[in-house]
Amino acid sequence: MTKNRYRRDELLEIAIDLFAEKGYVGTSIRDIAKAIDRSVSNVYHYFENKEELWLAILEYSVQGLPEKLRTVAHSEGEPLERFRKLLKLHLEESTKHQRETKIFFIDEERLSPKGKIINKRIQKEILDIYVEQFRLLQSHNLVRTKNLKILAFNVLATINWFLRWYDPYGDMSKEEIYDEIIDFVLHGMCK
Amino acid sequence: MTKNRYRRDELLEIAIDLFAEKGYVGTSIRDIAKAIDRSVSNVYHYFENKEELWLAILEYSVQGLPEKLRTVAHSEGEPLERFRKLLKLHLEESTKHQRETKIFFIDEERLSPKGKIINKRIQKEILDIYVEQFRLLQSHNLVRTKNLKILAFNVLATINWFLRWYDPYGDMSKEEIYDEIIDFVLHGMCK
DNA sequence: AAAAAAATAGAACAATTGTTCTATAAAATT
DNA sequence: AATTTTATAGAACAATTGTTCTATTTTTTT
Repeated sequence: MTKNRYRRDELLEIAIDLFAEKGYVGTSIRDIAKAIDRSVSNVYHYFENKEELWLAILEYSVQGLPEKLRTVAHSEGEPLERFRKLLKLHLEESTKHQRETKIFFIDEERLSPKGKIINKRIQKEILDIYVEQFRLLQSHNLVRTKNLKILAFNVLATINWFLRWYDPYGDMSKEEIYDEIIDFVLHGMCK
Repeated sequence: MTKNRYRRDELLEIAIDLFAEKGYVGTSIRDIAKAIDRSVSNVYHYFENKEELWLAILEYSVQGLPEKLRTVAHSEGEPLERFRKLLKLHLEESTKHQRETKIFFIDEERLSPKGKIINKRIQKEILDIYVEQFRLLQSHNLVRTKNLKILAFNVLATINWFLRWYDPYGDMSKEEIYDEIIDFVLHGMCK
């Protein structure tokens, strides 16, 4: 009954690669099997079906993000400095799981009802963390913007869009980009 | 030889709807035909194949965007005010073609080489318009940011991300959102 | 009214899809 | 050593895909 974790995760890795490159619908189980030189049935031995494979990827990576963000969001310290840390962590974690996060955002609408619900829940969780932060910063009279929800969308926009254009093999360093984005966001929201 | 433009555009409209909702790969020619209650061969009567249909959608909508933006970008007047107008137009045009622009960005990677090239070209064109504007604003000592390319990505991020979350039937007005986004961007970039 | 062109439908195509079934090799447990 | 569990492959499945072919109706042109 207990399945070999290592062999399973190998499949997961390949699946993440292909999903990120060609999308959920654009990637067949055969593509995955072929890429790692195994049989189709071998994939089904480890995952019930294609959607379970997708959900496993979520669990493998993005699932834990809200919790990590909350830890920083609820930590002690000066509000603005904490918010800066939150942004940094969010950028770092997203980069760490760049491929998965890409899948997560790109194929948003192409999932089964179950997948859609999970997807939306995680996104909502993250949005709420930011809105909460903004409310706090607002009470310290640090936020210029009126509509905190739009503000949250704008902040998430820069982070998530970054994942689309960032090329790990390009000539810009991660740190350089992080700093520019954080600077852009902080000036965009603060008084 | 000459095909009925009206009947053709009806197909295009339905295709845009379905592509926007279920993606390029997720939408079959049969889906399109069924949605408008025509035969599959009827679709092929108007479009050579699925990719030509996709390209027709581009032409139908997004294709002209860079030209429109350039018109404003190269117009007379005060630099910062002109930039504000550029943002506004970009937001308006994107909203006008929300479905198509969504397709355009979401299925970025799932196209044939030809489609990919066109896609990338348009995106590059738009990016260049912004970088050029920033250079000009920089020469007037109005820009804070060092890396203009990252800045351009950040600005495009807010605009394009807006298309993902904006719900025409929601309770926020377009104008309200436009103003918040423009405000966010201007403070994010300016001294 | 006749001929040509355009618009449509429907059946058929080979290829690909997610999935299942059966069978066998390898490993772990008894 | 015998037995059960896990891991694998390969063939087959019905459904769906993009596409093509043939045929018929409708419209336009002559």
